[in-house]
Amino acid sequence: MKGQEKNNQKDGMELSILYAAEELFLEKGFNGVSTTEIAAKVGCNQALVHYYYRTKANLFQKVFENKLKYMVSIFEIIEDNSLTFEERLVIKIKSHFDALSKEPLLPMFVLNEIRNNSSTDIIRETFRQQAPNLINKLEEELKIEIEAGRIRNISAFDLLINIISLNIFVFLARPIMEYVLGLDEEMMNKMIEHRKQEVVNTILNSLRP
Amino acid sequence: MKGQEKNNQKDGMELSILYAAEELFLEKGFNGVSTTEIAAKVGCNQALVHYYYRTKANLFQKVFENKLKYMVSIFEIIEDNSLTFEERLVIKIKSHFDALSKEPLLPMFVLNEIRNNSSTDIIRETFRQQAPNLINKLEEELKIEIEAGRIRNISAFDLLINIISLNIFVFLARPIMEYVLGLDEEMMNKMIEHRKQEVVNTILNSLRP
DNA sequence: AGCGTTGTTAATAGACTTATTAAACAACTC
DNA sequence: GAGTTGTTTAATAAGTCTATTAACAACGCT
Repeated sequence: MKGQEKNNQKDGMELSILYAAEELFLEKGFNGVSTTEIAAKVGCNQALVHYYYRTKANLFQKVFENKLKYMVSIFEIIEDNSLTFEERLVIKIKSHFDALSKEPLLPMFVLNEIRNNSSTDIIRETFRQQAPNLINKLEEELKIEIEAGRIRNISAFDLLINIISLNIFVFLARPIMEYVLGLDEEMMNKMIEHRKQEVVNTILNSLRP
Repeated sequence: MKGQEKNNQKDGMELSILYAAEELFLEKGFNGVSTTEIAAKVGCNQALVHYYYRTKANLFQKVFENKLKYMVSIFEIIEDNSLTFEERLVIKIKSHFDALSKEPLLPMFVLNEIRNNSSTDIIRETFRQQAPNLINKLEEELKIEIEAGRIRNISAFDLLINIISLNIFVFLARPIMEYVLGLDEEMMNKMIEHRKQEVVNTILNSLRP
């Protein structure tokens, strides 16, 4: 029992550090956070961070990998073939948007750390595992719709970029908007909900033949 | 004459430092750059950076202010009333896109430094000086078009966000795309040119009633 | 009870940062 | 050519950061 408690504390500590690191890295990026700060957040000694993860870069990599996987996994959606293409598309757009809402700092985090050249291998692999599959599937769907004259001619790549662009931006620009427009939390949430619908409208409209 | 030469060298050095700082900050952000690195890039002693700009934060602020102003100024476009709304809109979209092409690191830089809470006052002021004017003008134009039934109902705010979202994203995601798609410079430029047209198509299509 | 294992801490080495200071230097004035 | 002024450098203080090490604590096992 006590052993278990101890063990829980142990695992708890290792994970506590990871979670604290996650939060801080998401907020301020790799360079903006020190292992000392992580330790302080957890409430443990700074050496402990290194005891479990050896290096800061190592710890960061674990966080980054998780977040990147999540970001990519957002697009893996169960296809329901009883729905029309448009209906499926709306679901995709909305669920992508909702996933971002749950982790609003994620886009900035990933984009920024990519700029910093950190761990480009992970990035490349992760995307290469997912991107082609995603694009090909969408391409097939699009082909049918285009040939049937239900939507205009557009590549899966462009459509995907359009959706991601429109969905991500609100979360990237959120801090600016808060400052500039002086929105409180409630207003901000309303605005975000509004944007979700606007993205759907914009995409659907833009696809008409 | 010699005095002038001396003065030029002086200004030259002061400006050289500013330009070097500009490049480095754009590339790596505030935390990613040291005054030592800036000095190394200029080829001068590190103390000289402090001689001219006292603190790193001070130097950064000068850079940031310039860049922010540029980013906002992008939208100030001469209106040609002999053109239709659609023609004017296309010009706006394209010139915004082209301006970003000239400084592809700018969006990431600004968004990231805003995340870091650095100099939020400058940001707020700069945007507050420009944003309302921009929005109001566009709102008026839109009203006419909407009432005439030439475009669907949309707010100036949403349209602006849509355009900015679509235009900015390629530059934010450029590093990823280079890695993942393995594009060389020429292919990348072609892709970017293609995206410019695609953004125009998407926006115009999305505005149809 | 004592030994080994694991978790945790304090202390610290070593590298790097920002910022300051004092001295060297260059260019020019009178 | 002595002095003035502004520029540049070397040296360094003071601090922070990462990572390591050695000591200590708590427990499990035999």
